[in-house]
Amino acid sequence: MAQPRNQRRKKERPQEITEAAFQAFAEKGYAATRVEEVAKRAGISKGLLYLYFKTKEELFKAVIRGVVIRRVDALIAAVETTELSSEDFARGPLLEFMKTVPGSPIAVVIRLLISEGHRHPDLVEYYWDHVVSKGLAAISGFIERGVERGEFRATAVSELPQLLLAPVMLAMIWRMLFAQHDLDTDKLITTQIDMILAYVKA
Amino acid sequence: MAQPRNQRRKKERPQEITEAAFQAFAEKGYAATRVEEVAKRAGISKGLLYLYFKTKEELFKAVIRGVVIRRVDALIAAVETTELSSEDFARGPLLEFMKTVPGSPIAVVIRLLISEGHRHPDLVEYYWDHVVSKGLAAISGFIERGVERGEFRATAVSELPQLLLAPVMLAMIWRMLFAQHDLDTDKLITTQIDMILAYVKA
DNA sequence: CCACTTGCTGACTCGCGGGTCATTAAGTAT
DNA sequence: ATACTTAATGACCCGCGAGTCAGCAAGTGG
Repeated sequence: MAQPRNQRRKKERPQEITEAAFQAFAEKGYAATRVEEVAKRAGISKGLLYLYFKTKEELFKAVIRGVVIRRVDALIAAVETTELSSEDFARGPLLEFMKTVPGSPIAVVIRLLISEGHRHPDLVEYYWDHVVSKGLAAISGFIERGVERGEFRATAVSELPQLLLAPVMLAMIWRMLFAQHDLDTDKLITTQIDMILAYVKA
Repeated sequence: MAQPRNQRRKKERPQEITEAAFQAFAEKGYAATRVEEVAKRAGISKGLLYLYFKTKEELFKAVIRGVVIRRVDALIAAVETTELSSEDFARGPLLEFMKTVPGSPIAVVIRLLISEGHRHPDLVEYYWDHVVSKGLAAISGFIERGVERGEFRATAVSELPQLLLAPVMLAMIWRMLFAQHDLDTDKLITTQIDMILAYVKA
């Protein structure tokens, strides 16, 4: 009746392990997570984990990279292909995307990078290259297009795409620390978009 | 010629220790900082440190509390006593205060709370009570006063003082992670104030 | 059924660092 | 000087958890 518990599944293991690790890191942080705990969640032994990842640190890096891949690409593609006016895009798809970020794996990654980034500058750089710089470029491009089309004035906002991200950032940190004290993060983000559009509209 | 190195200075020790610990935590984070390292920076032995602080965790709490004390009180007092119009106050003292935050010890505390807050919910609550809620109340009050005076319209901003803090938050995180990639944080904050004022002005 | 490869296990090692305590030395009172 | 108090030291203890490895068992081929 009993299935053999020791299934041999070399291919699937790495993903299973990094997923288990992601959950554990999300809950407890990197330092406080025991490798054995990750192994248990993945349903394997500690020894096997070390067969796939040489060190705990390497596992950490694999987790971050795994989450990052393909994350922002959807947004960039949307910016480039949309038929909407800049304002409608900002109030529509962009706003929806921004609302989802604080509850997404991105927030977990940010927290891990804040906590452990010191000892992994290469990872921070990786995250910069694959997520932040691309995302900022997409937002900048979208604003500049609005300016070119005559929808927007030329303002400091063009060089400061971070203004769009600021309430998202605050919402993320808020959830991490003060989840119990309510804050309508959606309204926060929406109001910021309102303000920015009012500010830049021609 | 040699001063006796073992000076007995019971009174000064706690402050010296928490200051050393603050520096160490700021550089390496809590978990990665060795108690002996703190002792060395404070110019004392590890044993003596444990005479003043029962555990590393208690030291951590003392550090946070020490930084927090008297931090936001100046801002609150300024809000209550200023003779300036709401707009002038926002563009003057408030803006100056906000610009200083990302480089101040507050940023260090935020980082520590993000990293270690999980295991110290009482500290997060303490920080909430003594800094965040007070600061938010001050900002809210200042906006509402503008509304009462007829300087401002009634907008969502009144219930979302976090909008003022959002670029400060982003600037802090930016410095922690991407210090090498430049961002004019002062301009970011100033532009946000500009936008908000344009948005709420009657 | 047997020999062989290899995914997998879990008991073990070992260094690190938080925390202790016997001892010393600085200050104090008489 | 002498006895006493207490700030201060640093060698030591010990648990925890990252990383190892000898052995096991699931698959594979003949």
